[in-house]
Amino acid sequence: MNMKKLANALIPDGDLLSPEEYEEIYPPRNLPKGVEVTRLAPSPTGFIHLGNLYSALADERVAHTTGGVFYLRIEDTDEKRKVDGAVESVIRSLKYFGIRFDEGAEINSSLNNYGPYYQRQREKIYKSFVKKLLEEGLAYPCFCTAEELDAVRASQTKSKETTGYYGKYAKCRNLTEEEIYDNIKAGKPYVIRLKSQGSIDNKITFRDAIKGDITVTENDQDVVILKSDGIPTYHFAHAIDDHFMRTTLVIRGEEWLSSLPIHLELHKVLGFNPPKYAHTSSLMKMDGDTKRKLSKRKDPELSLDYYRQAGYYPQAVVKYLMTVLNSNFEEWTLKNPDGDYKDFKFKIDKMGKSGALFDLEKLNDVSKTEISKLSAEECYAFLKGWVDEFGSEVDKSHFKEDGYLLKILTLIIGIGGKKRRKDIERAEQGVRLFDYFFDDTFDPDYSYRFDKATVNMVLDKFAAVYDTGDDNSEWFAKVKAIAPEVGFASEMSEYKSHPENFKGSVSDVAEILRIAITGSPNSPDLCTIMRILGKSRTVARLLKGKI
RNA sequence: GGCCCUGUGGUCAAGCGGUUAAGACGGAGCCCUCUCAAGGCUCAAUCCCGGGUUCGAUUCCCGGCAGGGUCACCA
Repeated sequence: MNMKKLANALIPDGDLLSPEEYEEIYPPRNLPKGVEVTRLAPSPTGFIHLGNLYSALADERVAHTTGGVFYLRIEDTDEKRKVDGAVESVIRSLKYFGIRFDEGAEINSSLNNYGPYYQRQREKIYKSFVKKLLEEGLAYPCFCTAEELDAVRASQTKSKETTGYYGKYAKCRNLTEEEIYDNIKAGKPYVIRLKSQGSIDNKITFRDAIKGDITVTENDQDVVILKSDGIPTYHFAHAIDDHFMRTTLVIRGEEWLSSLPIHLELHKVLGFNPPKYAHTSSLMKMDGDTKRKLSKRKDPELSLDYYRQAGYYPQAVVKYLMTVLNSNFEEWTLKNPDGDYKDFKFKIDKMGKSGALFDLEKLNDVSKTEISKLSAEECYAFLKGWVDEFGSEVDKSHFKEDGYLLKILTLIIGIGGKKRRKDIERAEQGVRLFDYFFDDTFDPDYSYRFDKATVNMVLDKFAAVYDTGDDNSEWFAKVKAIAPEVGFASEMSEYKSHPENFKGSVSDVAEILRIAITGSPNSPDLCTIMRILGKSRTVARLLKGKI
């Protein structure tokens, strides 16, 4: 059979460049040893999720801690899954979490020497290599219809054989020259398949950067490399693109592990050195009593918008992910509480081999300690940003009173105290902490633990003596002074040694005041709250709190 | 079902043949204290099971079991 003629018939020459020319156009990047080139290669299906962020973070960290390059490639080979604006959305989402690309699709960079970065625009490159394989007899056209393939698969399943297009099932492998040309002439649609040289009797061991040595059987499937629309499949595009974009380390989900033999064979047949691979275990979630992969449909927490809407501090999400990605990161954080996570030495081989359960409680903890490191101004800006986008009209009106709000915030986050408070976990919950400072959101629950006479007496007496000018100790002295008048102990020690002699203690006096002022038995420093509220509002609330 | 990956407290996990089996989140308690938060201290809780190898296995080997992944002209 004249392969050259066949290759020409299948892939008309047009203006294809030769494989050698592509090697020249995309020369190896001139980088020192140890420097890694990584990439994020999403399909433009719309939104990017937590799993993408997780893997993007690993890619970005590896590239940037080694002084390498992190680029964005768009895998748009599946027309059906394309969504408009998806690429911008990917870039925007990652940027929100502080992750930037050095190169790639829609990235403005002088480094963009390895494009185009959209696979649909790389058709000629792929075809040049498909043609080469055709000429070498390492690929062939297949005219089987979907129905035929389904039927074969059904019978294979029934007889418990391995499914797929291989060996004796690879019908079109043996088509005569005449049959092929007849089919082409008849206008039958066709795909190009790899003529696999592998055998399942051969084992190959390769080293995964995360999982270590993995032994797999060679690929013997005549996989499709070029679809009937002339666009390559993922497998083929991966081999070509990661070779010519000179990726050194491919980090991807472990769901790809099983197609690794295909990729290895493709690289071999194409004459490429395969990149290093790191297969990451995916984020899991507890469903009933079994673990399962986080799912786009069922789990809202997979969407990155979920975190924006809930008002998580973006860096907290990143740091949480870092703790999952590299277990020694947390230890490092403890030693370097104020350190930038980018100074941490990220190691790909420190990544967990098994899928981690996504732990929302831990995220919450990371988030509140992250927020507790912010200055009052930074925290204010963060909360205001959230309110502007997701807050109610009432929230927005509160945020117009900058000075007042900043005072409250200083109290809530505990600036000035020995240690910062960690009350704000995320913006959505944090802004609610301001509610009792504004009359329109003050929603008290007057559940006093004492009788009416006692409560009202405490409230009246304190309203009569309160003065905004009091400092903390003067204020507390006044609270103490009321205690004996209502039969309470003014010293805690007194109360503790003889509780039977008293109806309550100073702390109970404070509780009554606190409920009247804030509407709840718990709050930060009451004295400061009253001062922020001001005398008239304080007194009004004390009197309003009477029952 | 075939093939591949994984298996240390409730969760994330250190560990690489001999350890009182780290640490963090969560839980319980105590201290501090005008309450809460924060902080400090303390406690409870783990090596999937069975065989080997070895003086000795959480660690190495084999076999189970369990969980996950994958078997497309989707990526």
